[in-house]
Amino acid sequence: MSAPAVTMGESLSAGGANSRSGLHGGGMAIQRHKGLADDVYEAVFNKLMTLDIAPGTRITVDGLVRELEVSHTPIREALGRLEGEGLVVKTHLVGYSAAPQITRRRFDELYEFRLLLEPEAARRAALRMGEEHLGKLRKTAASMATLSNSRMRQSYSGFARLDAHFHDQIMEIAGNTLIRDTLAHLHTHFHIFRLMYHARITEEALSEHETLLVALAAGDEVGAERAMRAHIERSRERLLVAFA
Amino acid sequence: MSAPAVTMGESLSAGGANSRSGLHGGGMAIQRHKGLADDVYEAVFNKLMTLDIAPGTRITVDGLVRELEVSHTPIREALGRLEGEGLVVKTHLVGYSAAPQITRRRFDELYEFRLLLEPEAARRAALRMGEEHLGKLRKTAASMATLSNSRMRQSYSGFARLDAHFHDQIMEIAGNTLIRDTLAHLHTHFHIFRLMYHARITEEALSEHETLLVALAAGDEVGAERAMRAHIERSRERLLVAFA
DNA sequence: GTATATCGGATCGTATACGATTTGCGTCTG
DNA sequence: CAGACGCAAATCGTATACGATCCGATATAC
Repeated sequence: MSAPAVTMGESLSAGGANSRSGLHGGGMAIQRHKGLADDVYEAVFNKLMTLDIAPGTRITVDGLVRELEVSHTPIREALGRLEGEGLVVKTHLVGYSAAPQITRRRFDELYEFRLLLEPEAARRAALRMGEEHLGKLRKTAASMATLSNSRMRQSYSGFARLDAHFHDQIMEIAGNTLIRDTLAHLHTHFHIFRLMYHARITEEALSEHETLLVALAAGDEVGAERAMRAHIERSRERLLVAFA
Repeated sequence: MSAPAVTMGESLSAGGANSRSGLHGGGMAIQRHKGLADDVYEAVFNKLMTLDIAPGTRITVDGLVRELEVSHTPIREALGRLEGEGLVVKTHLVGYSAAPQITRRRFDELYEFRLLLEPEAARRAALRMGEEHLGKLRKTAASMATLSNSRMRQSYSGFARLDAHFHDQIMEIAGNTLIRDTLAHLHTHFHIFRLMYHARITEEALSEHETLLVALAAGDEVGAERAMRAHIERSRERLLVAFA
């Protein structure tokens, strides 16, 4: 399960807006190091993440053929990979469709899972914290703050992305790449849910991140663990209204 | 060979409830062919699990075409899915190859991960334990014992499968399918490693399972958690010699 | 008017053909 | 004798064609 984290990172830096309008247009010949299949993968992945394709919606391969102007093969390959990651499902002789929306039960399980992993990871991160780590972490937090103050409403997607990045950075510092990749993978699924019920998940999250940062900066393992636990529990409560 | 005893390797998708040929009608109602892609997937999956394809080995699509006597398309699709699950890797213009052998670092991370999840899961399983659960669990343990006494040396693969099933059953009882799927997925990767260094992982494991069973049967949450922790830690030590 | 049956469009599944790139081996040259 | 260049085989990437299956609409019968 090493792939998800990589793709996650790429998508983080890629930032939506990849203009796929002209494939062979213009003067810039495409440097095909990745192959079309990867391009298709990213395109569909972004469509999923931005809710351009809603959960449960059918994804016709011919539609993608026309839209992306590539042949069946790379599309099938990309779709197969997405299926392996659980983002799309395939039913024989019917076709692909985006994975269904998360259920209440799965929501509970997800938070149970996170509470088992992330507080402990925050504790370890506090022990291994260094100046560089702290700098990057603060940078991410600052980006979220500015984004929140300005055009938050328009780009909640960007905020959610940064939030994921913030948590991922802490996982990186904690050191266990396996746990980090798993959580990144889980978050990928969860992201879609969050976008649909984003409500007011911002102001409070910002201050909670701040509290966590203070504890991490001080190398306070107990405080970091507690702050992370509180953050996740409150996040859960904030999103729970979606099922009310 | 139609359906492995333990159906691991299924996606840990958000949707879950994957109904691949889920019709269980009384008669022999025509069941829609799963499609060649699924057959290819299973074939390659088994080849990976039985070390018929060693870690790091290149997997040529044309080779599979000749061997399985199907066209490129279903093979590509199956390979794409396996890539999404991290069991194979693809490098552009070079081709597919089985995922590389597990590293020492990853080994450590895996056990760290398990120790975070499984003892807690054992504790919850002890609380929710019922008669039916206990019966199935004992049945699995008994199968392992008889297998061990008889032709263990020949079919360590079968033993490993049962061990995975035993742990999976406990995860099922614990109730969190997300954690359960994640661990099953992890185990899929780990399985390959275990097969290569199976050493003498049997006698001790059996008695540890017995200890765990006693605690679970008694609904002793503290004892179950402790037994699971001890079991995993000792399992780690038994396999650690592979890196000596 | 409703329900059933049949027909047509659309989509998936499969197979084959062609072009692009890498890689390994052989040969030539310094 | 060693290294580099180049050619050929193998393999991947891509595109297109054909058959099987499913979904929806229309027409007809009751």
